[in-house]
Amino acid sequence: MKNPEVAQLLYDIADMLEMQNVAFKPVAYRKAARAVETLSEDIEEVFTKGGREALMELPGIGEGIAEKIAEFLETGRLKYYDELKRKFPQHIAELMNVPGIGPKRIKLLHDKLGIKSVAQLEASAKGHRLSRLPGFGEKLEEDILKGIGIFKTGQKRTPLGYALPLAEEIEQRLKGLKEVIRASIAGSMRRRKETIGDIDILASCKGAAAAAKIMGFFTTMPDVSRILAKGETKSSILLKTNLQVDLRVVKDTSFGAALQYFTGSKEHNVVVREIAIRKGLKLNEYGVFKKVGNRNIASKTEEEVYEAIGLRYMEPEIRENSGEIEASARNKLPKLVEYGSIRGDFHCHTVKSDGANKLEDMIAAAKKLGYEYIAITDHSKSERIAHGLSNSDMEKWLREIKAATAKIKGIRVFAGSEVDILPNGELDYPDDLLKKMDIVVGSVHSRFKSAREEMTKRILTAMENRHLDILGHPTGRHIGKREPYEVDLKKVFAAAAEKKVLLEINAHPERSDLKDIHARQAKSFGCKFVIDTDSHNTDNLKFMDLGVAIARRAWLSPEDIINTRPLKELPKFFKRIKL
DNA sequence: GCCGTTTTCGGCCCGACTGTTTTCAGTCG
Repeated sequence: MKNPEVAQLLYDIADMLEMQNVAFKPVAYRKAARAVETLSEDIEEVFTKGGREALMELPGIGEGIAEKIAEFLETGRLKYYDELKRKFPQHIAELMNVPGIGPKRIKLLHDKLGIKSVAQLEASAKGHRLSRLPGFGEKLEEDILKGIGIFKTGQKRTPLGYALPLAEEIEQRLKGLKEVIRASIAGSMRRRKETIGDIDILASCKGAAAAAKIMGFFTTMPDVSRILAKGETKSSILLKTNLQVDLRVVKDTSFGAALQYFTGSKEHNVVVREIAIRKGLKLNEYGVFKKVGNRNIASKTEEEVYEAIGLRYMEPEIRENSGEIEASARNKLPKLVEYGSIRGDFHCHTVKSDGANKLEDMIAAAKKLGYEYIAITDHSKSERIAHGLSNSDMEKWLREIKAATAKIKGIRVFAGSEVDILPNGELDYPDDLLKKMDIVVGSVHSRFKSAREEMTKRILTAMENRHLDILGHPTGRHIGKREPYEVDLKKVFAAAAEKKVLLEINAHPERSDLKDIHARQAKSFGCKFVIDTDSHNTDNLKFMDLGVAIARRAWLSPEDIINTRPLKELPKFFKRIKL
């Protein structure tokens, strides 16, 4: 999968062109970079199959960029890029990641001081050599040092699940102020992206005095470590956890337009605004305006803003300019699976393997969530670290679960296992034991660095086993810790659809696996899904809605997801579940 | 460099904040 590499190449070119003051091309290269970045297919495969023409089918990629991508894919190099690179710092991408530094300043720093890396930038700033440059001053020098600090510590994006509760708490605090009329999380968090760079919050109020009070409250909350900016309509703070929070305050009459604007995505908004322009309208964070006379015709709610432009309301999770605007214009938007509509969890651990809570605690917690069913799926024997159960121990455990839960009212407990898919593709328990399980989740937990063909074959072989119900966390990634393993997902999806193996959307914040674009692709193969939390304690069960968020970003409907179904329908999807 | 309900040329999303300026450039989202 060379998509990230190609995208980075195009981003780098955009930055270098911008440094040369080239007009418009940087925008074009960035647009193309984003198209490659968000592409669900492998760019190399697209090119191998359809050549340059297929590349040009992608939005924002025309003849010029298609040719450059082709050259890179064919030769592993790009002459145009190498030539640009000779003129500029070696580590532009790195320098670009320092807040407060952009292409123009990088160029100036390079030309005047020969700065090529963050380390050199830091040395120059500490030696007070920056403040003497034109357009620079002492304050800017200080800010750059602070930016370098942020660059060093806050490089990683935060998994959504960890930042969301914090953001919701700040949202609630703001709603508690008497000056605040409406408040909402916006930005990538509202779109429920799997990781977020910062938290955006929007609030509305009456007048400048109220706005000033809100800003005052926001910038002096006890968990603020630093104020990055403070104005009448926008303030930014850094929390002690090193997470940045931006607050915008608008008049309540323009709350809808502002929410639409600040929710993004940027790509979505650009296209929506272009449509507005074509209709003789202008859209900004204050509303939809008639070009002639500049009259505001919609701004109170997002619904009326979209309507004024001739579009139907789109849920935030799908606002990525990946087909939703066309679907909206044609009234072909999907019905997305709803938060809180999940009726059970098929993947949980207890103290029997590596969980923290006992069987009865997990069941009680599931019941409290209003679930109709829960599957207990402790690890199989090869998972030594996780205290996987031997054949006989598992057999005994299945009997114990069944005995202990036979009389439980209000929730049905399934006895199963998360069974390792061994390197040769066999499952970690013999068939006569698997046969006794209500649910078998098959997962890869070893040899993550296998070659793509090997891993693909391993998973396809496992899916041949008729006892396998669910393919657990299908790409094996661990956000911030482990990259996904190499696997031909198209083959996996095709086989899953054919064998009726359910694909897991693992809701754990560090997994999010399948991720949105893959789940969407899998649906096009006719696959069905379950959303699981992979809970290792009772608290983890609450991650379920993070999985629902992934499903929504993947355009999945309730019927695509088996655990939206009531208990009585489950035998249709699981061979060994009897009611 | 891309693209087309303004269609093969001539446009290209838009506003806030900061610092360094004295009217604006750079960055950010």
